[in-house]
Amino acid sequence: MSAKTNYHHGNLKRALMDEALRVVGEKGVAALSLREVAAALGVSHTAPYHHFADKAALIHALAHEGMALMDERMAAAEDAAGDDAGARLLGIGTAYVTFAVERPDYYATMTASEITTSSEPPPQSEEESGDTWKRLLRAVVDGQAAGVLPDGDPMLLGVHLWSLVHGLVQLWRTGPLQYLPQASNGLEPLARDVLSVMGVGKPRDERGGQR
Amino acid sequence: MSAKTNYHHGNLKRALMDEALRVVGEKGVAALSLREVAAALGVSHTAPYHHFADKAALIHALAHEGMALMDERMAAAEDAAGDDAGARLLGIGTAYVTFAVERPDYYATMTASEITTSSEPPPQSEEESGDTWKRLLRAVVDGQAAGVLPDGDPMLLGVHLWSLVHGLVQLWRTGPLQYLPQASNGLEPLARDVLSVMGVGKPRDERGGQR
DNA sequence: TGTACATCAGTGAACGCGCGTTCACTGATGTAC
DNA sequence: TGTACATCAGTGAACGCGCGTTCACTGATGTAC
Repeated sequence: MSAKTNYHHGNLKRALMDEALRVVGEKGVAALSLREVAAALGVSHTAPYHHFADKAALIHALAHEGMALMDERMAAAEDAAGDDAGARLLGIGTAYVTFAVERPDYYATMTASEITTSSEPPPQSEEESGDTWKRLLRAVVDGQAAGVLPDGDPMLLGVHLWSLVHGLVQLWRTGPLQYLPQASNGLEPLARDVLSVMGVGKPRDERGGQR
Repeated sequence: MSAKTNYHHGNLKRALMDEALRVVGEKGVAALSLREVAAALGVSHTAPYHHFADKAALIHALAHEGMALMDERMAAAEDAAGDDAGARLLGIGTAYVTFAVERPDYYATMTASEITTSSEPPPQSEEESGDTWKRLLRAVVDGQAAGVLPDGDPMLLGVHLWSLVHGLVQLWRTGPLQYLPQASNGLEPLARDVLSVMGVGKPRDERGGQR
């Protein structure tokens, strides 16, 4: 009880994560400093060490949380698409893109290479993104069965789609895409167009034809 | 003459860039320090300022050089592919991926977001990547004319392909892709497979059919 | 061919900075009896 | 209901670090005459 008292903050862990997200969203992961976060919360700069082993642990926690949130978004998009396998694929891909754009703070922690000094396991590790990967693969297989995706190794198709949305976001964030006229409405419509121009989500007979 | 004398180094600018590449390749852009580079060259830590306005200028120079090198690779790949529009597309995409894998040092400087403290123009700016983008668009249009690519806005197809290779590289470097069995031969074959599973480079009648 | 001089490319001391982390500590809280 | 005590979650001083950048300087080089 009594989350009021100042000495025992009561919810410092959550507060640290929120403040860290704010800083990351504003200045990037590289500019994140534990001292700054602690100061912003009016707490001594050693207090965070009672909740996170070190700075990397804090970033890891955020990345983990972000992955979970993104996966939720994808699940919701799939539900909304219902039985239409093509719409489900489009929904998953768009959910990725949308999450990255709406929550650049979380996204930055998930893709941060700054954490790994040399070549240590990155935050978006195999197991953390495992659920999302499985979800995508399932949608790919369904899509193939429904004929809205070409035949071939589902894994390769999955990698194709995952790389595509990942790259889209990256290029969007670092600038070059924003200058295209096709980008005037933001990334999400562009992502839909880019996905469907290659036939993603279109029935077999509408895909790739000259007309 | 006389690049021997030690006082006037003779080629310090080049040496700084090379040493910076070495450091970046080993520890990443974030870990690059002018002082370290200078020290490794046995030169005072203020000497670099006679050749680069500041640290960012050095990184920019490397990114610029890297872009040019990559574009050369793509040009070579196109030449090698000759008249086959599908092979040219595949060649360009693979050249991107291969360059990123073979020269992670350059690639890191080109995609470095660490430079921009908040949201300043990134190194891989519009004009710098302009030649490459034009090259890709040309190949896309040719590919459509030859029927090895679906119809539709060439820009959208271009964005699709660019995002794809960019994302592939990113996912490869940060790990998740490496665990796939399809990745056992390295990134280049995977890239070829991933590109062609969506029908890139295949004639219209072989694309997307159930068999 | 020699000389005066401008320019170029180094030097080294110094400034000021914020960072992550450790440490011994103490006040607040919760729990067992 | 009270009390003793373990544990939890803070504090603040201190360590040690490397960094980018500025500054006044000087030795080496190249050039005009």
